[in-house]
Amino acid sequence: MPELPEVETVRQGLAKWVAGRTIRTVEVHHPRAIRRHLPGDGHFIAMLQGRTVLDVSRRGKYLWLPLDSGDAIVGHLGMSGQLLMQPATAETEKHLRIRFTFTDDGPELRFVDQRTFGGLAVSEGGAELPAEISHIARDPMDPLFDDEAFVARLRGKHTEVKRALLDQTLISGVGNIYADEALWRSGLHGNRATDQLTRPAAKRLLAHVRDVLGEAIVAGGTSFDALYVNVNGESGYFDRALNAYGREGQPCHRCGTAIRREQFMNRSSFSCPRCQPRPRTR
DNA sequence: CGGAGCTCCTGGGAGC
DNA sequence: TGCTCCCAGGAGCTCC
Repeated sequence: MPELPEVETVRQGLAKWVAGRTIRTVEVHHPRAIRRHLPGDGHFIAMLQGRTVLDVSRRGKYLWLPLDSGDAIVGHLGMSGQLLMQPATAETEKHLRIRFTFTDDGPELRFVDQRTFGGLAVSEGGAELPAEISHIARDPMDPLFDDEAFVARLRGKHTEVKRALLDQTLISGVGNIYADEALWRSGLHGNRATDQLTRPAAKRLLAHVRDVLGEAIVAGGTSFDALYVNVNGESGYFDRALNAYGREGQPCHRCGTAIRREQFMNRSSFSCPRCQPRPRTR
């Protein structure tokens, strides 16, 4: 699910609730939740019990929690993962995968994930930047993101612009919703060829990506249902500000034309037929 | 090698 | 009520 704004919302909540706390116990309730941790659940648990969480960091859609050991808990929410702070007395969620308790007996941290596409792992020595996510590009909210290099790489690709926006090794953090929103703002159809974008057009696209991500962070992310919530189970409200995604048949906020829905990469894409004309050739 | 398609899961909702 | 089909905010793997 969660794209950069939703993950950032979770990061902010987690940092507030778990930074400085020491893990007492770890329970793994489903093996798929730690499938990226190859040594298995016994090792996962042993690496974490007694460790203090220093902070919560994020790159793109990945989170990591640096520990006082120099290791880190690295995680991805996948399509349906949630990190929730819960009192120990709260009922166990149906899809609870991992539970952390802390030595202060305060709220627990629970990883809940219906579809099990998400997961956590311990990254040895990964406190600074886990090796597991070194293949991921910086995200556009990162102060060290290189705009010029992005524009050059984007224009050097032989692919379609939406596919490129979803390529986490080119630019991280953008998913299906915010790709459609940035393309709508840019007046570009997702099937446009990246190597035919002018430099100014590519720079405008990046600016729109950054703007829409920033606005969504302020709104606490986009929530269509209870699957996408912050660490306290609360929904964001950026869905009210969407211009394209999920608006099939509704009037374009710029020109009034009905928003269309098309299949692309086996998923839905939403765009304005008038503001975002389909390219002649693919 | 870069690019494109398939696959891993569960459950909600629509349609019959 | 109950079945079947379609859909979902992702990304790693594998093929060409």
